[in-house]
Amino acid sequence: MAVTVRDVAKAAGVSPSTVSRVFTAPEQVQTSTRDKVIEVASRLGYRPDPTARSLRSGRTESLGLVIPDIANPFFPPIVKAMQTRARTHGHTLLVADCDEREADELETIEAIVKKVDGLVLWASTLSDGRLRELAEEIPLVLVNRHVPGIPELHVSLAPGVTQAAEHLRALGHTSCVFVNCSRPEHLRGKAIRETFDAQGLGLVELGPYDPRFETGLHAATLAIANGATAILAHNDLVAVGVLHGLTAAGVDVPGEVSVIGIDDTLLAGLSIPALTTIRISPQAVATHATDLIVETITGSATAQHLVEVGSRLIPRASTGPAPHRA
Amino acid sequence: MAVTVRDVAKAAGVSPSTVSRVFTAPEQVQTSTRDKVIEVASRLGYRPDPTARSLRSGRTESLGLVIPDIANPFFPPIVKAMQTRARTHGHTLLVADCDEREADELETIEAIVKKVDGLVLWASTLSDGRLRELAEEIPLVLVNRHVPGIPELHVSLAPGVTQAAEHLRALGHTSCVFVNCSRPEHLRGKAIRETFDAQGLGLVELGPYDPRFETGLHAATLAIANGATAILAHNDLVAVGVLHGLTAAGVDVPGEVSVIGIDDTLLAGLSIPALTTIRISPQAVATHATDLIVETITGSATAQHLVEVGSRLIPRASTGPAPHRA
DNA sequence: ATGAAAGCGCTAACAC
DNA sequence: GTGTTAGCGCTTTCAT
Repeated sequence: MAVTVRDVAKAAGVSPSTVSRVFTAPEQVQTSTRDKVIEVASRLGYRPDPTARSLRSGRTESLGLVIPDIANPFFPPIVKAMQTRARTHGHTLLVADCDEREADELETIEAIVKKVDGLVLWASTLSDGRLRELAEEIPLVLVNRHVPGIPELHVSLAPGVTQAAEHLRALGHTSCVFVNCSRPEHLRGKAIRETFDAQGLGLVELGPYDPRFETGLHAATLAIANGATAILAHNDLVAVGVLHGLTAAGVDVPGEVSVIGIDDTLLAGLSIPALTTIRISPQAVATHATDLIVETITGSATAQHLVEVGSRLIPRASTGPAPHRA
Repeated sequence: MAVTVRDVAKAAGVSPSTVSRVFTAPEQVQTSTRDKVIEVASRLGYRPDPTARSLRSGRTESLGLVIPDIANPFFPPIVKAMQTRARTHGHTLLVADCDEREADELETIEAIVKKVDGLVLWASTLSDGRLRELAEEIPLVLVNRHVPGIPELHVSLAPGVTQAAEHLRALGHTSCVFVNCSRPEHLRGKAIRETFDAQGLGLVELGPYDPRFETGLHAATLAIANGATAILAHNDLVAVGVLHGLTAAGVDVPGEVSVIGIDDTLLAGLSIPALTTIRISPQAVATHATDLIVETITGSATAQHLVEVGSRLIPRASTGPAPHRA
């Protein structure tokens, strides 16, 4: 098969351990020896075998990321940035999509848990108990899920929602609707209502629905009937649905109704009118999630237990002054 | 650490090899023995260690997929479908994004080549020579890249483009433009022009440009100046750019100009008007690519060397009858 | 700073 | 059908 440490050792006139050290702890090897080994290794085309290395060392140099749906345009930029970040730590990123189905999540995790040094679980649907068991088996980071004792990255919509409320209030809106597509237990609706309340803005919550385009279509009708002048949608996809629904009903955006999305996916910049939305930085999420799982693996002393990533409003063309009352 | 074959063997009163066989070749083990081993294994919580298994067997049970850009909405559905398909073969899919940068591709491949049993390279930018070298080292499947001797999946736009040409001809169009964003050596423009020629339709090629939204904006202006009544764009993103460009110029779609995209990404169904586009089935691509690499790995006799996946036109609202000549 | 020896957990020959 | 033996390629004590 391939070239091994022994081949290199023999050809360089040193022991296998020295060759190994050259690749794992070069500072422990005398410069002259090191140079020779490196020269011979590259001449022979030696590449360390990660499998053998893992078996011996117990480390895989891989990180696992489990997400609900890679086809949701919110995730690809995060995956991309995490892959880059993982590589700066010398790790490979293993992405697993559990397809939004809870039953699949455990199976999906099972399929990669033995192949990675740590796991990042995005909005896991597993029970607290299962997660605690898992955390005992392998370093774990939870994103948007809280289980006491397990390191957590919290992606907070609060700053963006506050800015959205300020934005709408400044534009004179008073009657707002939130199209909710989260699980009720997430209390997203409650949190958002409270933020709007704090700005002196009323907010009617619709849903929960599924986070689909058609949901937006439907919600637009309801919102109109409700007399709302501003609509905050669960995400950009739903917001685009709202945009379509309003347009179909002959309602002008932003002349009569303003619309705000969440996530700032590529959809937001491409809709007509371009969508005002709440942006979550994929780089920030990726960097923090990656660093947190690496610190958890190494047991680094500087490891925070809870890291927060914020959000902010990206004003575009779908929001404008509230119409004068009839 | 964890439970090993030996622990199970001891507890079940059999040898380690028997335990191993229960998990790799159960039919070679007597039913009664097998049941007992399974019972003991599950009681002890035994999970085979894939690392050790790989080291010994030489197989990783993983497949690698290298793509140019996971943030391009064309890829996520394919990644998702390939992951599912790989799992039915008992494999894990390892996705690597090389970020469209040629220099990174080799590095990206390097990072995973030793961790997988086979590699699927999407539109590789590597030289023929490098690819041949790589194919010597590991089973390889090329998508949309031809190197004699290396198994290949060809995603053919021809059927969809033919249907597009028929569609436009039936609608009375005679003056068409293709916004090209492929590398010149791909000859995509030439192939498409020939297809349109065969339908008796002229086609002016613009570009090559970068496949960006702004390209569409720009191309719209050029196409109008050109007197074109139909525009075929490199992909949906560019087509949406064209849509915006035309709208901004006060040109009605499809009243004055018809627009066709390529890929049928989620953008196509969400634009206004909804985009007529050429669809490439992610499932078909994923299934064939996965099966082809698996057959290449196993050296299966039924292995085809060249597999084709077609495409078809999805008519939506962005195409209509050509306007009457002024 | 370097080498010798042991063994990570598993599977594959080979024996019986 | 099952056990014995050996060793995949590497890292890591421990010794020198």
